[in-house]
Parts: sequence; structure tokens; C-alpha cells
Amino acid sequence: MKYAEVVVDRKASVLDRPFTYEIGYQFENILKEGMRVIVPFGNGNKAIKGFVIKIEDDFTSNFKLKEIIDILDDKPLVSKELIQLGLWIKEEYLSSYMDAFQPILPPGDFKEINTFVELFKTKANTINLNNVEKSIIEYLKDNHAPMLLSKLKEDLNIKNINPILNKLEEDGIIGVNIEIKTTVNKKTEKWVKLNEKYNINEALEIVGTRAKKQIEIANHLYINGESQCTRLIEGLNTSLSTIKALEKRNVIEIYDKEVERNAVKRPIPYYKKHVLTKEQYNAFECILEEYDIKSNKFLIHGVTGSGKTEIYLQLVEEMLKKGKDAIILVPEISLTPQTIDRFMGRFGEKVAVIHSKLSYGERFDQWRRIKTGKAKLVVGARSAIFAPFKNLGLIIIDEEHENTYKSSQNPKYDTIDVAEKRCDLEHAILVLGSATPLIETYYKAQRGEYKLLELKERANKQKLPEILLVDMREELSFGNKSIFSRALYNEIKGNLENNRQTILFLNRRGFSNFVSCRSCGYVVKCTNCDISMTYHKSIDKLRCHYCGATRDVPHVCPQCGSKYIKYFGVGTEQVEITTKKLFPNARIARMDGDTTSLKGSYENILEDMKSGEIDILIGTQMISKGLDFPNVTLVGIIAADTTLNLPDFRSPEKSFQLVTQVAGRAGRGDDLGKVVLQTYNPEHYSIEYAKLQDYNKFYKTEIMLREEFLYPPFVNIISILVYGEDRYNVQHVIKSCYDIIKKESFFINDFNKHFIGPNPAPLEKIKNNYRWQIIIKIENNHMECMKNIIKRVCILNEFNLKLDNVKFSIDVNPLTIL
DNA sequence: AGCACGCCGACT
DNA sequence: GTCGGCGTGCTC
Repeated sequence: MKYAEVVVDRKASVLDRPFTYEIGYQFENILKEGMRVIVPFGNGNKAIKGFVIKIEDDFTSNFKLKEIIDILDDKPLVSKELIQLGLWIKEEYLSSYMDAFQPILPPGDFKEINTFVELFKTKANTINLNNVEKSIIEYLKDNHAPMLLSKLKEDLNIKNINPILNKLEEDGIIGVNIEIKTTVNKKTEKWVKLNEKYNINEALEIVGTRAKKQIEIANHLYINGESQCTRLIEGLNTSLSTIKALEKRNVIEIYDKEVERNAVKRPIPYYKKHVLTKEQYNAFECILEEYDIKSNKFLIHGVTGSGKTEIYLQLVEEMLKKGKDAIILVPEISLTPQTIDRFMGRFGEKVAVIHSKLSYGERFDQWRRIKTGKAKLVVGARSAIFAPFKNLGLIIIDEEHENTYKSSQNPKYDTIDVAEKRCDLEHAILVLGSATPLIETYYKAQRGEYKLLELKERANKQKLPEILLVDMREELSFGNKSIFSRALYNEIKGNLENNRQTILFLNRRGFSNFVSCRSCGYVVKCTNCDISMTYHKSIDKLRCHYCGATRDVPHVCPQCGSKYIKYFGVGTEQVEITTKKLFPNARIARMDGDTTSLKGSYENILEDMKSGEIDILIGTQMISKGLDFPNVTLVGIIAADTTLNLPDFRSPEKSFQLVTQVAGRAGRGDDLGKVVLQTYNPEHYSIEYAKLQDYNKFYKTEIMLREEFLYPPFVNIISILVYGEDRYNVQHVIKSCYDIIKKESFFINDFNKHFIGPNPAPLEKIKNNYRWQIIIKIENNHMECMKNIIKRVCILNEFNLKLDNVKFSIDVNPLTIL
């Protein structure tokens, strides 16, 4: 006898564990790990769906096991390695089984299981039956086809109907059947072909001489073979009725042909192979050679425009030659159409594409193409890390520093961690690429966990753009209150005269209002946390998001006494209006969340930009990524400060990244680019090193500060958030949690350094839910212990907290603590 | 979650 | 006696 560990499709947290079932002899050799099954569950033995994560040879228990009812799949949906990956995610991010497997299972999985009830014996002896049973029989007599159980329940409204139905079924009066409703339909097209019964002469004979169109169609099919109906109609200028007439005469057959929905609809030209520069080739070869010897993880640190994509392309080509599959991750595919074009342009049909804008059906098709081996590589956003390849050889994560690689929904995984794990499980190569690697990533490279590969030159040997730093405080003292400095104004003017394009960049995420002095650049910061404080309208005070401290809004600058101290924040619209006023003849376009929500408008703006229809493009971080327009020679950064003063320990890093990435958009053609960087904090190390384009210096300063203030990579951060509609409950639970966790954490010496909170979350109330949180900083060597404590307290509830109407949200190494 | 059981009051 | 409403407890 064999046993299956089944994760059942029940969302309640107490059911989030595997249940063991006996595998009947009829299934013993058929059932595999990774298949879906139907199992009886609960007192009523309701048939529910589940997912087999393990098959075991023996199992001892003091209760009788139930038997699996049916197997839903003929092949495992998920490979053993991906099951391992799912289990790892569950432990790593303290998520539930169901959440952990969600991105691994095919899209639209666990299709609805429907139970149908049918009357077997129409003239059954009903004398011994009670009224309830009789009413069921009557109902089934009226609706003699098999009835949906849910509909039957709804119509009859009989409580505890399952045992009654079970009894009737036992007596052989009714039959209960289970069927699966497929929610994701395959897409089909109508195709036609000649009937194989006849050769062409016989066919033409049947058609006769008068039906000229029909002869034409028959001949066409004879010469060209099968053809799609709509194309045939269009190509031969005929109609469906003519084709139907041929079908009626049995000369041709019309049939449904299954087609794959195309994820990319526009035609893509071949992207020709480039000869690698010496630097590129060294990196390329190093990866292939090192992999054979010792290391399988690499970080390509290459300046913007250094041609990382071509290295990726050639690595993928090598993999395909060896019969291995590849995953290429990009931050957000709809924002990086150029990358997708290059991969599709080189590898064509072998590419699958997965991104957030795909419909369920499209996503399913892509999944199936990968699963069946039709696609050999996938280009996609973060969830593509779970692509069901059989023979994975390479994972590439481009722009690895981007926020999108951390999932904000359950499971809250970090794609880089998952990729590392998957590479270890499947012996694949991991390649990370960025011009501005995450501090954590670079730290790992420094410690030898990744092999570091540097690309210091742009592929076209063009120099990096010159960065002009403008101190906006000086502008103010000169009486210039405009959002444009004189320098930026002059540069734009000159650029317009030379028929060059300009990009104006504004980071609007700074909407969380910090208060700064426009005279001296002073920013109100928390004295405990060295993080800028945020204005809260409801209490008319400034608050620190880390420690919860509050203080009054100053009316004069504490540093210089100026009264020009106020909230900071400019919108793209405002920039657009001002720009139009200053340059009335320029063709200006704006690109942000508002203007690109319409389908295709993003592509339209990019197209106009490419063809030179736009002189000045104004945008948010949307335009900082991957764009490559040779005629852009000027980039203006309106205010670097918005990112710099976000109340988050990553804000210097984000600022540095942003300036570097945005600056990388300038001067990609033959002419040198120029960047005007406006700021109120020119002496901030992040701005200073961004101006010098010196990542290493920035890294050295930043890593020092991270160590001093106990931030990643020196600690892990775990955020525990409690939310619910009752404020008192929420506060009570989070306080109890805090106390218990603290008590259990005997291995921590300095609690004040490691525990922050409990505090209201930055957005204390969302959708009527109060939200309070604890932030825990924990060193690597204590991480497992701490996770275990949190699991016992918050997930297993071993300490019997009264969790009425409150829920936990746990995030391991969250993106921000905002 | 979703179901069944069991206790209790209301109604027959 | 019987029905049904709600609280409690369990799910391989």
C-alpha cells in the first residue's frame, strides 16, 4: 500500500497542511507527485480537489485513512524540482501551502469540480423513503438530466443533504458523478482540407464544371494543402457558403484546429547577432567556463549601454545548442518592449512570453507551450521564474535591482532568492545584470557568492554622459523660483535649436510629503532613525514611519531660519504646463500612469519618440528603464530630492539607481549626452557619487551605513502586520505578539536595536481595516530561530492568542518599511 | 471554509 | 415529539 500527501483546496489556515490518503491499487502505478486528485474530505466526505506533494511507501497512524477517489491528470502538472521549490518558498517566506504553490501551478488551475446528481431508477420503490428523500426523487424526475449538485441544493434548500444523497446512492436509487469544468478553453480556428477519400481528379468530377469558385477552392487546397477558412475566403474572394457547399458534397472537410494565442501580436523583425566586444566576450566566456569548474552564479555589473542584452542572447543560444532551456526575467515586460523584441527577433517561435497584461487564456497557452517543450525560452516578468521547463540550464535576471522582483502579494517571495534556489535544485546557471546592483547583491559578489563580471565601457565606445549638478538653493537665492534652473532652461533651448530630443524626468513617488527648506535644503528627519519624517494631515504633525515618533511642523527652518520651509512635491502635469509656457513651439509629450493607462498609448508615445515627432518627453520612472533613443542628448532630472527623502533606508540607493538609469538614456547615439541634475542636497553622498557615476564609491559609503544602522545585508527584516476592523483587537494582538516573540527570543541581546514597534502601519487604516506592525531586524545566524518563533506565534497560534477577526500579514525582507 | 453534530427553545 | 437556529469542533 502506498500513501499520498495531499494539499487540499481549502483556504482556511487550520487546513493548510498535507493530508495523507491511501492510494488504491487501481492508482498505485499511475499516481505521481505533482498530479491533482479528488479526495473525500471532512465529515460529509465531500469530494474536493487536492494536489499531491509526496508519495510515501508507508505511513502509520492511529486512525483509518481515506482513499483517493480519482486522479485528475495523466501527467504531473508540476515537476519534482518545482514541488521542492514550492515547499522551500513556504518555509522561507512563512506562507501557506496554497499560496506557495499558487504561482507554480498552471494558471487557472483547480478548475471547478462539479458534482452531478442523476436518478437511476425512475420507478423506484419509494414506500420506505421519508418525505425529504421523496422530494429529492420528485425533483430529479422533473429534471431528468444529471443535475448540478449546487443547483439541486439551491432549488430544494435541504440542510444536511449530503448524507441523504449518500444513502440514496448506496441504495442504488440515484447516481452521483463528478465532472471537471474547464475554465480555460483552448482557442480554435476553422480550417479546411480536401477529403482524403478522393484524389484531386475525382474531387473535381464531383464538383462539376459549372461551380467555378468551388473548382478554384479545390485546386487551391490541392496545391497548398490545408488552409484556414477565413484566409481562404479572403484570399480567393469567396464566401463561407461556397465552402459549405463543398463540405456538403464531401469534397472537403471543415475542422477545428487548436491554435495558440499569440502573446505578442505585432510582427517582429529578425534581430541580428552582434559581434561581442572584448569585454562582453570575456564575460560571456567566463560564465560558460566557470560554470563547469565551480561557480554557477554571476553578477554582470555593466554601465548603461554596455550591451548586457547581447551577452544574454548569446548565452541563451549556447544553452539551446546544448538542448537546455532558459528563463529571462525583465522588470516589467510592457515597459521594456525592446528586450522582448530582441529575444523574439532572434529566437522566434521558441520564445514564450509571460507578463501581467496577458489574459488567463493567453497565460495558459504560454504555460502549455513551455510545459510541452514547444517553447525553449521564456521572457517574462517575475512569475516566469516558475516556468515549467524540464531541462533548465540558465536563468537571467536583467536589471536585478528593480523593485518588481519582490512580490507584494502572497507568497511574498524575492525572485532573486527563488532563482538562486531553483538554480541549485536544477543545476542551472544564474546571471544577474545591472548597472546599479542592489547593495545586497553587490555585497554577495564581494563575498564571492556571485562571480563578479564588470563591463566598464559602452558597447559603442561612447562615453557616459556628462552630469551637471545644479544647486536649487542657489537658484532661489538668485530669485529664480521656477522649477527649471537657468542651466536646465538653457540646455533645453539649445537642444531644441539643434533638433535634438530631451527627456525630463520627475519622480512622483515623493507624494508622501516630507518637509524641506528651499533655502538651505534642510529636511526634517527623525532624530532616532535618520529618516525623513512624513506629514500626516489627520494629526497635523510629522511622523517617523520607523519608530512612530511625532513632532510639530516647523514654520521656520531650524537650520537657517528661512521661512521657505514647506512640503515638497511637484507633479508631471505641473512640469508639462511650465514647459509648454517656456517652450511654446516645442512638441511635448507626457508619460505617466495617467497618460498611459489607455491600451497602446505607451507604444504610441514611444513610436512618436522614435520617429522624432516629440521634442520633449516628460515622465516618471516609467521612462527610466531600458529606452534607447539615439537622438536624445539631454536628460533633465527636475528634483532628485523626491526619492532621496523618502522615509526608507533604501532611499539613497534608490536615488543613486534612478539618476544612473535616467542618465543612461542620454547620449546613446553618436553624440555625447548631457544630464542636468537639479537638487537641494548637492552634498548628499548619493547625489555626489551619482554625478561622478561611481558605483563603487557609493557602495562603500552605503555598506558602511548599513552596517552601522543595522540594515540589510547585515540583518534580515521581518515585518509582522496585524490587521482587522476592530482597532482594540488589532492593538491587543500585536502587543501580545510583541511580548511573546520578545520573550522567546532569548538569543537577542539588544532588543531596542532589533525590535521596532508595535506601531501603526504608515497607512494605519485601509478599507476599514486597522493596521499595526512590528519590524524585526535579525542577523542571518538567528534567522531560522526567529522564523520558527514567528511561525509558532502567528501561524500555528501555539500561544493561543485570541485572533477574533484579525489577520496576520508577514513579509520577510519587505521592499520598504513604508 | 464547510459541514455535521448537539443543545435548546418554540411549535405541533 | 419534532423542527430549526445557532454555537462548537473537526477535517487524513
